[in-house]
Amino acid sequence: MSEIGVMLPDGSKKMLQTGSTVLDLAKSIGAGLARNAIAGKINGKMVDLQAEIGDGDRVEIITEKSPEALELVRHSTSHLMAQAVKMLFPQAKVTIGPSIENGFYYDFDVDAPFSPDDLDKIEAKMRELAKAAIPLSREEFSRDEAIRLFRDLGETYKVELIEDLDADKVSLYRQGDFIDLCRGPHLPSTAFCKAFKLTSIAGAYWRGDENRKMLQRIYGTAFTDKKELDEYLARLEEAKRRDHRRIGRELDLYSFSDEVGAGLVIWHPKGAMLRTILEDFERKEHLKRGYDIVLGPQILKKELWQRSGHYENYRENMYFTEIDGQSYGIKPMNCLSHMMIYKSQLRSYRDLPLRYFELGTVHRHERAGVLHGLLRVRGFTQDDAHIICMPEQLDAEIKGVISFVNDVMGIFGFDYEMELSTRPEKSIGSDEDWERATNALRSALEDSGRPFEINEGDGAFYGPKIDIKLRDALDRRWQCATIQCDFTLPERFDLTYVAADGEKKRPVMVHRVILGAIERFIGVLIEHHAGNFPLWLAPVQGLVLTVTDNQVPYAKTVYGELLEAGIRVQHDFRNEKLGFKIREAQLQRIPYMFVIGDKEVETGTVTARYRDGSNLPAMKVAELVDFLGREVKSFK
RNA sequence: GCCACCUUAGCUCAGAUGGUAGAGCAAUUGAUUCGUAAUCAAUAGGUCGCCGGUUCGACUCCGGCAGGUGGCUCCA
Repeated sequence: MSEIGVMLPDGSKKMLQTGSTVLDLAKSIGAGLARNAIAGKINGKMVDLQAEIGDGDRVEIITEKSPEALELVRHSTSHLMAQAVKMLFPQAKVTIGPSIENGFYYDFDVDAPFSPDDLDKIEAKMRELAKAAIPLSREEFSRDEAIRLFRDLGETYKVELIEDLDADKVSLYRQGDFIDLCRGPHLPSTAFCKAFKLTSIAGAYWRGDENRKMLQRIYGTAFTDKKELDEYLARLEEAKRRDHRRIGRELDLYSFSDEVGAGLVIWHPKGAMLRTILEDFERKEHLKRGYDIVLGPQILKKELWQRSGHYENYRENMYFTEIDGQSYGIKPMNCLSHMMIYKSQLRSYRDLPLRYFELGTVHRHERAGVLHGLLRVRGFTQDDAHIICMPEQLDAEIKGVISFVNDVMGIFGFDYEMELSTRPEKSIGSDEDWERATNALRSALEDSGRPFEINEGDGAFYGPKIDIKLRDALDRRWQCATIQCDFTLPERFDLTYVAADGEKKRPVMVHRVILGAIERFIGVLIEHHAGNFPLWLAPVQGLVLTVTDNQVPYAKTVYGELLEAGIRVQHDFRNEKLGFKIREAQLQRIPYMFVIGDKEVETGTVTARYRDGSNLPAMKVAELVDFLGREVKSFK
């Protein structure tokens, strides 16, 4: 019998019989490895244990300890769930069930939606099946055979999936009576599904298309062992405690009211303070970078929105109001008044680039189901700017914006992810424009030295864009900063500048936000810090506390001096025990508590207690102000 | 907008099978003057999200609407 040679990850070579599988290789290395093996990797591609190895292949054994194990376990657990569902609900039709970032899901077409009780039943059935250690085996079918098989089973969604496939062979996985179309690979047996939990039920459109049938999706999560699952569930609990909706109410930052309307934020004093701090910061940072501050009105005539194309493309999201027979659109974006400022006079190439910055409040009629605390609202304020420049300046301008984003995110301590979205099918503008703009964006991203992803065809119809995403406490990504090139508006509004040769030419426009929507940014900020804002952001930086009523007169002067020095300070002179007042201040996440007892009165000092429980030495108010000023400047 | 679930005092939550409601915290009042996460006591507080229906009778059942939660679609 002939032999084949395989390369192992450590660089060594091993001889095996022709026709050997990954499992055979594992056995030849050791019984322990064979027992723990769950899959393999041949020449970098994930395969089943049963996969046959070829001569000269590079082969790796995947065990539960491998980084690839998690995805495998989740994917196989989704199949296990589908098997359980088919046993409990034979009329259910299976569709797709992938592993996802924090677990997996599987979509079913069922007559009646699943109830939370069903979830428990399904989970119980899954445990039973996992215990039975049902082997999963891969089988290859021709396209036509597979279509016939699924048609006979009544699995119409699977038939549709196969019909859309290019390949003439497809792989199916069988576990007991359950058979599913799947690329694989999978765990060798359901016994490896040891730590899973079904988490929620949701509706989801077939193939993500809202015009097609809504299926029932079951979400779950799975890990290679119970301990990791428990840790994950504990993390979820912790995330709930950081939820900006809970903390926002506890810290009395903002509220919503169904009498006011869904998605419309009412900023309470502390939340409004926080906003003001961010807005002041933004104005300063923009002025430093050569932006001009501008302001436009809240409503603009309908005709202007028609000219810009918003009326045609964005109408459903806009609010309109009519007065004296004239229709006005409440602005959903700030660009139009910026266009009009540009057009208010003749522009020379010497004026460019122009960078108009506005903290612009916009209103968008978001569909009811998408609203989510501060992260998705109907009225919000963007730190919006439009850069109007010559095409040859585009490169430098984009780089400038990226470095702006990087500076600001650094100050806030956020890690972020960047994505480049390129030309979609439905779009306007010349190939040359698109290429120039896309290249400008790409080269700026490359220059930034940070990794980025490319979303082919995901750009706006009017130009390519870079999106920058932050994560919330539940690891959901939220787009904050975005940089978009726009070819339409300069065209539609006939923006021009006089070039050096005296010809009128068309400028390029960049639409960009750094924080994005202040509302959303604050939501993410709250969760990031769990409400413990750094001193420079804390709406209340310090609280003057008295031990007894005796210190009130002195405490009042301390309070007055701190206020005078620009510290955002409040006081609590109530006749309560110190411990009680400290507890309340602590729950309010106030950074500093200025404790004043008889000692401080006698020495004319203040003892500052930080919210972590530590105390600073007693000091004079002037020293304290100095100390706090340094901390504010550090942005920490 | 679509699917599921939820909506009881300011907040967090109890209230089997229909007989119009209860706790803790907060609030108010009084006592206490007490140095680093809760001093004690008393009082007050709810047309049980809104509108309609079934019923002798609905917080409890049914329908509609509004708001919220988790997803889908969309998006800063």
